[in-house]
Amino acid sequence: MNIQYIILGFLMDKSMTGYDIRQKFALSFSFFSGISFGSIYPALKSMEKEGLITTRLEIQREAPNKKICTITEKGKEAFLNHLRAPLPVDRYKNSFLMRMFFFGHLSPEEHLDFIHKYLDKLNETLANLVKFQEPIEKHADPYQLLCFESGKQQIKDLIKNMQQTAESLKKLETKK
Amino acid sequence: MNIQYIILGFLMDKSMTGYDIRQKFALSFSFFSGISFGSIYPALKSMEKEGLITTRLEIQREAPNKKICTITEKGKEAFLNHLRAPLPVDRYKNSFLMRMFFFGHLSPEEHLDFIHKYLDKLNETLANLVKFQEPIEKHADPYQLLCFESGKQQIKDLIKNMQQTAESLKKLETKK
DNA sequence: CCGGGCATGTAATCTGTTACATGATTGA
DNA sequence: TCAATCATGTAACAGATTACATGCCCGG
Repeated sequence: MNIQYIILGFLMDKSMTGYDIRQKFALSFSFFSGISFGSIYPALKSMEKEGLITTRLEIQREAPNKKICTITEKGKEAFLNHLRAPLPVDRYKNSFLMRMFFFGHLSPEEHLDFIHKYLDKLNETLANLVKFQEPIEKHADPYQLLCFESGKQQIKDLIKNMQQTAESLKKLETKK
Repeated sequence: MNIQYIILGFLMDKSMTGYDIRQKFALSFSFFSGISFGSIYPALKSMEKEGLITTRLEIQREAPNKKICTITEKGKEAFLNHLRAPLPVDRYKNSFLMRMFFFGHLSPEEHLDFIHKYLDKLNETLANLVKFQEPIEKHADPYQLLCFESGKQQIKDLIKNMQQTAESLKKLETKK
């Protein structure tokens, strides 16, 4: 699911500017993927060229002008087609595990330092997610809420997993 | 951790050809990331140019010639430096959750179909992992084994999570 | 005789990032 | 006065993918 279809998905509900889209992205998709203006604006440009969206300029006196993007019938069709396409195979990238694969080259102190820092990061991610609990419960649709709950569970499971891994690491090091 | 450092990590243990590297990658890193010849060979080329590896041609009569890559002192240093660098922030990409975010546009039948197919894929991934249990227990170092166990646990947790999500979805649909 | 494994490599393309450029308003 | 927010956009680069090109050996 590349950013084009996510943008189309957002535009299904209401027309937005590139700026709005980035905000929406940060609020509801930052768990899955990052996105920056450098990819949003070129994407919007090519989508307009392909007739998936239309744009309308709104002149503002006290702020920069806005370019409001609206999805077309062709865009809706493209979005729904994509939504029904088979899911790709996911890779479960985990930067800590990839490091641990090579832990044979580092010292026990470094090992524990790494996993503790990773656990800190995970706890931070969870704390950030929890902050969104209220606004999501109020504004998201049931599927989006379910998405959020499942994502939260994933982080919780990963934290538990990493705590167990930390224990195993400690045992490994003292045994030697 | 881009592919360059993973390759250097492999070469820390023994010299290898690009072909060997792809095999090793498929066996021990396919869980985290994919890789193809189209990225391995150019990477090796640029690594040689930077002096991180040296190559030696081995002529074979009955098979294509091999280009054996060996890590240099400079390469070892670069690898160890990278290994100690701070971990990046992970995104927990999950193609099913990203789809579910837009389930408001699909029918209940389609919802259940998607999650069942995703669960099938996860079970397949787990079954594939389990196949590697024996060879890994025999040949991997303790950290790599821990890596494997943690990855397996991640899939198991995700399966449970998705089963619960499937239940929640069913309840949602019947309530209406 | 055909597919798969062995073995290396290039070219075109995709998808996205970072850094830069512009410029006004608002609040601490 | 300085940073942040609003708002759009370009240019250079990074990192990887897919498809293509080559060619031999082996087993069913």
